[in-house]
This record gives sequence, structure tokens and C-alpha cells, in this order.
Amino acid sequence: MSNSSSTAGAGAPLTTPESPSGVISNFIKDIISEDLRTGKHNSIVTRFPPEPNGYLHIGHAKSICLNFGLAKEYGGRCHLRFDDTNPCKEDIEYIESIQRDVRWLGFDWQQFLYYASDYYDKLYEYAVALIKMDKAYVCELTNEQMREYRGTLTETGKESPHRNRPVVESLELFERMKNGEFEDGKLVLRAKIDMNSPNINMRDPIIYRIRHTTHHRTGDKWCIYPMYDFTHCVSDALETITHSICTLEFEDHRPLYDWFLKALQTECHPRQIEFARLNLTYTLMSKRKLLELVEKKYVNGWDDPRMPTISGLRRRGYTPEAIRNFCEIIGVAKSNSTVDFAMLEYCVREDLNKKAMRVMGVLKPLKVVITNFPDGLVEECDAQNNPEDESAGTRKVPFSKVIYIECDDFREEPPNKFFRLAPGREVRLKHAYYIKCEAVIKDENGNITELHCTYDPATKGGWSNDGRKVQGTLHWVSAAHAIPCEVRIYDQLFTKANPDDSAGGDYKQNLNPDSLSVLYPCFVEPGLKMAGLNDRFQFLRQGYFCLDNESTPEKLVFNRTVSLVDSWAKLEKKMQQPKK
RNA sequence: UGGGGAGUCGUCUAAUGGUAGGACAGCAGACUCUGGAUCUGUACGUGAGAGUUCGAUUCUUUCCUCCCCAGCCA
Repeated sequence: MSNSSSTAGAGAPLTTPESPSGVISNFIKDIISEDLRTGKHNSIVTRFPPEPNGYLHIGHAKSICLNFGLAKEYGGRCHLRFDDTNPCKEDIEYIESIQRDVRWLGFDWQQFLYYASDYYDKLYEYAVALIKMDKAYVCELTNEQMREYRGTLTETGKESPHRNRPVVESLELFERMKNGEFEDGKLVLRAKIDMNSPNINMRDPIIYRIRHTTHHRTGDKWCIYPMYDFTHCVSDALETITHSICTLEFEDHRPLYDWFLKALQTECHPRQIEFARLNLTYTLMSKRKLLELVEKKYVNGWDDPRMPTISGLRRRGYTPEAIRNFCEIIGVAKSNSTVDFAMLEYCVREDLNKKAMRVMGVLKPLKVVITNFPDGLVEECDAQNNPEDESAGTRKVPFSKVIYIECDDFREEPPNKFFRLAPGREVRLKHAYYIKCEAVIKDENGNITELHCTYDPATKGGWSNDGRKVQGTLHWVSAAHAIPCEVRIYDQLFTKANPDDSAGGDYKQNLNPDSLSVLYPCFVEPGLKMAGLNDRFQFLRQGYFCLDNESTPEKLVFNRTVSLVDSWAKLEKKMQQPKK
């Protein structure tokens, strides 16, 4: 990897950061490296510009990692700027959540926190300047008329009758707009560009509209609000952004971005670069749809662990490291793409495997009585906390006559390759003893209620000194010491890889009715009493878990972040499938 | 049917005129007190055609497919 980057004497090592192996390049880095090499810029300034009208999701994480990551890698800076120009949809709650999420992801905007609304005065002045240059005018067309005049994709537009009104008239009208003399929608300020442009964005786009709405930051100071296209480029320029990175759908807006800045002759003229937004299988990235899921209670809030939101992933147990690594390995390009959800799961498993403390928890308990184990005796078994990390140490786990094992770990009639417990079969209890199933106890309906097993005292710790081998190792919890708790198992929120793929065109038809399963009582080893909200656990042989924020000391609630790779489940599924 | 983009293993993504590589997913095996992890092996791709060239994913050209744009949203 390092041998290919020996650029033949490119000659500006000062500004060309060493790509440490493992850092993946992309076309944006190529552009930046070139800009630095040629001296176009000495350092870079990027920005992450969310609109505070919803919670951040994993797609935003890609953008955050890109923008902040670029700044970090090239020794520049990245601004956090709220693009708050539409008070009808925005809210202070979102501003707070966005800051929390960006910070949690591990990024720091330092003192560079901005709001487009901070620029309202300047934006107004720039708009006036545009009018004075005869590059903008106040238009009285109604919404409907405006649409007619705009033309279509294949037909050019018509010029507004107000297009050539005198500058002074527009100036006066615009001031009166600002002063609140007109009701919503009555007048707009438009850029005077070209109604015949094949690019619809250039057909005299609206710059300002009237909205008698209280803004979450500026209150009632303004009743006119600038539109995105005007606001964004000006904000970028004011902040001396060097590279304005946005998603593909704004490609068509770039000529407009450049038109404004050229007309206004701003000192700084950032370069807009577009990349493909993230799509993930089995989930949605549309803010509108995520909002609908929240508002119509298909999920339990923005931080529902099934949501692809940062707050949902956090609650689910994902780590910032896992998400950052994910954003790194998926790459950045310009073609629309949909990343396999398995890639995200891979990242969280990889991270948690290194960090998570191993514990034992039984999700679907089956009672086992060790018939030859002394009544009342409690033994302490030594258990490794993390085989991947020696420094994590060991702990003691109590073992006694009555324990719980996993229902799935016993089969009265074991199928081929089932290595777990069955009548007459011997298995190992992790960290404890070999046990052998001697009897299956059932109720009057034939349901298994408990197992009677015997243990071999000579196998303490889980080893046999006679070379005898067992095929399976089970996790378990001592019944007398177990803590009952609730465990929430999550599955995909949607049943289809592309949730938008539905007959009626309604993604909600693809909602997975089994996306949440609540298990109770589950039993976990006693040490888990001390679990904290930031702890991550691997329930041995099951998956990674964390405490849910609804958990209380009286009733522990765990979320399953992700299951372990389960090759038995895979095998079993395959065996069940009819041979073709 | 105007304009703007994009087409590389199943999925992401490299290679910019010189061996099509990596990751995830898949398959097979080794190892293992987690059927985890780890390790090994394996299969799978340049949208199609024509041209330039010793040589094309890369350059030219024709075609095909997909995405975005007709908010007083961003």
C-alpha cells in the first residue's frame, strides 16, 4: 500500500500529508492534495452544515467523518454550521441533538460553531446589492403562476412581468417585505438569471420569501428568510470554506452556487464537490420518513435502537469507533450505492470483540438440576473477562446445584452436527464442569420443564485430565445467584433490502412486525448488577449487549447490539432448506 | 423526449495506457473450554459494440441502463 504512493517528486511534502497505511484515499482527497500541492490553498476549511429539522443518522455520519476527517488529516479545520433558514421545520431540540451526536462521534468543532441565521443581516445586504446590480428583482407572481412561468424539463420558462421593474422599485418593495408589510407568499425576491436555461435552478430562482414565523434563534426579528441556494454559498464564503462538500443532488445547483458568489464578488469562492450519499440495505435514510416513523409511533422515538439515527445506534450499543471505521471502509465516490448492512455489523463486531467484557447470560432459560452436586454448596469458578485482552483479568462466577442453560442448547432428538446437550450426552459448562444429561423432565403437556444431569467433579474448570473430549461448550447461570432481567432483541426494521420497494409505494408496508422481541425473564450472572450505561458486554456465544437507558437497578434491561456470527444457525438453516 | 451525474466481483471500493486488487458477504478447511475470535484456501467483476494501440477499466465514438432536477424545502 505504501509503495504506490511515491509520487514522482511532486515536490510539496509540506502540504501533502503522509497517508498512513490504512487510510483510504478518494477523489476528494485527490482534489485537496492537488489544491495544496499547487498552492491554491495553504490549508483547508470544511464544514458540516445540517439543517436542524431532524436527528442525525448514519448517512450524516458519513458526511461528518468525511468533513471532519479531511480537516484532521490535512491539518485544517471543520465548522459545524446549522443551516437554519426555514423556521417552519426547525427546532432547538434538533440543534441540541445534533451537537450531542457529532461530539459523541468523536469530533470537535472547537470555536467554529455557526448558524446561517447569524448571517441574516449580511445576507440581506448582499441581497440588496444584488438588486442594485440589477441581478435581482421583487416578483409578485403567485405560487401557481410561478410554476407556470418556470416551464418544464423540456420547455423553457417565461420571464416574469416584474422582471424588468426599476431597481428602485425592487429596492423599496424588498425593504417593505422586510418590514412586514406583506403577508406570506405575496412577494418574493428572485435572482435575475435566465428563464431559458436548461438548468431549472437557473430560471430566476427565489432568494427570499416571506414567512411570518418565529425563528428558533432570531425570534421575530425577521419575516423574510433567505433560501438555501443563496444562503449556503454566502455562508461558505463568509466562513472562508475552501471545499464545500455536499451530496449528489446538489450537482445541478453548483452553477447557481458559483453564480451568486461571482455576482457578489466575494473574496472567498469555495469549490463545491459532490459525493454519493450513503444508503444502507434494510433501512431508510430519508429524514421525512424517519420523522414519520417517530411521529406515527412505528418506533419509540428518534433513539429507538432500530433506527439508523446516531442516537438510535448509540442506544443500541454501537460505538463511535465502529461507526467511524464503517465510514472509512465504505469509501467515498460519486456513484449511487447501497452498502450491505452486514458491513456495519462487521464493524461493530470487530470493535466490540476487542473491548467487550465476556459474561454469561441465558436468554431462554431451561432449568438444569445437577443431581450429584451437593445441596447448598456454592463454588466459585474463575472466568476470563476477555480472551482478546489479557489485561481484562478474570472474575469469579458462582456455580451451584441448580442452573439455567439456554433452551436452544438442548435437543431431545439432536439433529446431525448438533454438538450441544442431548439425552445421554456430555458437554462442558464454560468455566465449570462437564455435565451429562441423565433425564428429561416434562409436564403433563409433554413440554420439557427441566433436565437432570450429573457432573464430573474431576473436570473442574472445564478440563478433563483423562483426555476425554466433549463436542460442545455451553454458557449457564447459577439459578440461586442469577439476576432476572429483560433483554430486547432487534431485527431489521424492514423486511426488504430496499424498504421503498412496495406495491402501493408505501414503505411502511415493509415494516418488519418482528423487529423487536422482548425477552423476560432472562438470567444473567450476578456481576452484572454493577453494569453501567457505557459498558459493553459479550454474552458468551450470543452477541454483544449493553444496558438500555430505560434500565433501572430494580429491573435491568439489556439491548442486543448485534449477535455473534452464528455458524450453527447458518448450518441448521441450510439443512432445513429443501435440496434442489 | 431538456439539463446534470453515474456504470468495475452478490455489495462497497481501488487500479487513469502495462498482472483487474482490497474489504464485506459466500463457500471449503484448520484451530479453538465461545459453533465467537483467529488462520488458510476458494469462487465471483470492467454495461454493449466499434475504433486508436504492441497493449484499453483507463483514450475516441455509438448505443444501453440507472440516478437527480419542474418547493416560496434543504
